[in-house]
Amino acid sequence: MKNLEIAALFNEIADLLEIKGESTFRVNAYRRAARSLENLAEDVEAVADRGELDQIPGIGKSLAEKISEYLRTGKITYHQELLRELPHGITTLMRVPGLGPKTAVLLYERLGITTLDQLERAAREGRLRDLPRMGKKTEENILRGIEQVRRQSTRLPLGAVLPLAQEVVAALRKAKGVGEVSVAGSLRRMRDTIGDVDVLATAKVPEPVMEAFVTHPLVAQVLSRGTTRSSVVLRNGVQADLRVVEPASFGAALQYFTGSKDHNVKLRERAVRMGLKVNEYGVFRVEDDRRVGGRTEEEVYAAVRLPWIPPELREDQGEIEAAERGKLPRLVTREDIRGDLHMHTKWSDGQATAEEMARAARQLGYEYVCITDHSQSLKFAGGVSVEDLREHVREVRRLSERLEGITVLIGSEVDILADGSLDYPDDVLRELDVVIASVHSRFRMDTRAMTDRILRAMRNPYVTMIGHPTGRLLGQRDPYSVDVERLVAGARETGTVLELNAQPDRLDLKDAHVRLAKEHGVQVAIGTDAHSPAELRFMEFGVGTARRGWLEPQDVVNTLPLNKLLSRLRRKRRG
DNA sequence: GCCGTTTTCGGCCCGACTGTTTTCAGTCG
Repeated sequence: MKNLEIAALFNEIADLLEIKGESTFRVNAYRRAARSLENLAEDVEAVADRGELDQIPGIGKSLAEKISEYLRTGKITYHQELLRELPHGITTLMRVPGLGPKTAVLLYERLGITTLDQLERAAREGRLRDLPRMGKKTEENILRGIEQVRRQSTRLPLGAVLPLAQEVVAALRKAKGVGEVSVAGSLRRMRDTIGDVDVLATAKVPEPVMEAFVTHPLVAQVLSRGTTRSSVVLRNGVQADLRVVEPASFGAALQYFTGSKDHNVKLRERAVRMGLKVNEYGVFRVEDDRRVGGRTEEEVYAAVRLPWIPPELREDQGEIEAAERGKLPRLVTREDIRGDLHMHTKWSDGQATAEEMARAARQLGYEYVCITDHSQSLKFAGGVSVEDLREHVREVRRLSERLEGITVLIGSEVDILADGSLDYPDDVLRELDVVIASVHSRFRMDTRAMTDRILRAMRNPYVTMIGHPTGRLLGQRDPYSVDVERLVAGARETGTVLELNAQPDRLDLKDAHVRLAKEHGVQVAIGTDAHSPAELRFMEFGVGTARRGWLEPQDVVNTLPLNKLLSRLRRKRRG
């Protein structure tokens, strides 16, 4: 999959063009194309083979040719020419926050700086303050910025950021004179990783809210502080921004700061065509600057004659067109979920008993759960022997009889062995309600072998679903090399469900693949893979990702009532 | 460089904050 490589190249070309002082529209075209490739569910090579590169949003004739060239030769001539033309390494300067193309050029032309080390030395020696529009403070900011770049503060998993954000939001709600408080940005869109936290609040007098924000105990450093906007760095290194607006502008501001950028650009272009202007304060008629809405998000969308669009869809992936035609999906919600089919207990590597897990699930309002401990090969995770599993089946049946208000099913998370066979014999699998087949070993196979391995597991009639189908661990491990399109096709053929694993560092399948599954009529099971009662709450993250994949209740098997779920699961076994 | 229910040419989102400056350029989101 070369999607990300090409996206990175396009981004670098954009940086180089910016340094050259090229038209910002051209620069933005490259950046938009890069984002488009990053979001693409499919392998760009497959799109190229079909000759449909120019169907990708933001990619026209010229960029399609550059992609083809890269796929053919492994490089883009235009990129190489730009690199030759400009001093080597100058784009790395732009990674320092607050340092853009103009400053990078200035630093190079006046001081010959092209590396972070040179920049650091110059700043320490006080040589930057002699440059135009630069002073002592700029030097300090640049030094701090260099440190930040070196720490490689990349995006963090959703689950690592949301709890902190919720804590900050709770504190702001207590501030004097505050009205509404909401997270915005990628956090509200439930992206799998979060670059920074956006918080929005309303208040007639912003001062007390700003004060509560910049003095919050989770704040490690204050980057800037204004009357309507402040930026801080939280303890975990994530940047957080607070904006305070008038109550009358709340909807417009929430819409604006929720993004995504591409969604907002498209929305505002639409507004312009209608003689309107949309900004964070409201929607205005261009001719007389009269305000026509902005108190709520619904008003903003209504002003451009669209229904309200759920934040998870706002990625410019067809949602505006769907809204236009009245074809927005009725997205699945947490309340639609009737049970959790993936969790571990003390029988393998979990922390609680089956009964404790079941009781916790009942508290969440579930109708059923399924206990799915690891299979025998997974020794380091306490894999369950065949004998023990048979005993567990009996125990869970008794437990389910005994517990009121929830049905407890028994299953297993069975390892898919290297050759695609399963870690229990069929006559054992037959006794289970749910079989999740997962890859936990031999990650470094090539795409074909790995895909064939999983497809073979799918053909087993007792395999209900494939667990965390690509094996990624956000920020720790790349997905194993697998052809998701073939997996989706295989799932469709065999009637196998694909899991959307809700562990916040997995979220696997990811949003784009979830949507791919839906488009091919493959059903998804959202499972928490909980190892403790508290982790059952990860369902929130899974539902968020499902919504980003446009899933409706009927696309998710664990929205089914128990009897329908069981007959759905039996369907594959009957063949 | 992309794109089209105004258009195949001429548009392309919009404002806040910083650090420096005496009115604003650069950067960011």
